[in-house]
Amino acid sequence: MKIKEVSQKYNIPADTLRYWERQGAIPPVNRDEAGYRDYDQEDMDWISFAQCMREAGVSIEYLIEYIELFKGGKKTLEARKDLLREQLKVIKRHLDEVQNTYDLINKKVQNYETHVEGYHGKLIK
Amino acid sequence: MKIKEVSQKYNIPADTLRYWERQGAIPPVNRDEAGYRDYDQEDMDWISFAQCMREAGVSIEYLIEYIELFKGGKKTLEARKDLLREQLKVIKRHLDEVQNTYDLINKKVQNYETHVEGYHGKLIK
DNA sequence: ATAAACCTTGGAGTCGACTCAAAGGCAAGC
DNA sequence: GCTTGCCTTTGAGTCGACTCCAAGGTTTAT
Repeated sequence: MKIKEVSQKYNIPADTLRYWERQGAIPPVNRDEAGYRDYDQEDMDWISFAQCMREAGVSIEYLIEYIELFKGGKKTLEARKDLLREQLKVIKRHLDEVQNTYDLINKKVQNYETHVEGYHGKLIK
Repeated sequence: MKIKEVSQKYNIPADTLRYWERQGAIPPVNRDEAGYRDYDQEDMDWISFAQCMREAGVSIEYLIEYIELFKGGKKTLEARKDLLREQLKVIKRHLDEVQNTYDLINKKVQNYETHVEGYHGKLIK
């Protein structure tokens, strides 16, 4: 699969896919005879992974670190697990914050539904 | 309450509080005789609001828009409600994505717990 | 009354993450 | 065989959101 197809499939700009690879946030992608990137399923799994992580707010730097470990093979298993656990905690915290805001805005919209005037109201009890 | 106290209370750098105000992401804060910012409860409610929204990924631009509307008073009620509803949708989408990633990473950590070798595994089924 | 610790502004600098541009190679259709 | 459209790299530019700095005013403690 060429870069444009992958770009469309995952809705990620081709420039971003190249950028991620250049930075080392995903492993190097195989090339065809012309030197064009030719993504296989594994490459795309890595893209999915990176996309998820990025959407959850994980930095490129962390992804690079994970890939670095992955390159190190079996002996980095523990380190990788630790890294993921660490990120999991960060994501959880973020998740709770977003959930909190969602609930608050939701209430606020309710207020707008039922209240009068230029009511602002408290967001935090 | 002076800026340093507010900064500590909400754990937001004073520079950021000034920045938000300068941009119009929160309404102007009252000043004392010396020209120093003197935050009252309402100011702090706005800071809470901005903090929540920012944590949920809402841009400064949106906050400015909301404040602009708020300045317009009663006649902007509908527009404000619409804006919040719109943001609510965006936050919801983000929330689902983050939740999704959380679950995936969680599974991945489980895999590391039970699996052998340099197993990467699929993240997306 | 002088230093330390606040505060002010305007503007410049930084940082992460893209995003674009230039210069050029390959490939398919007319 | 030439145009169109894709691909390559390197390097520079942009953007949002801070973050810091300089120059200067105020307040508090000694």
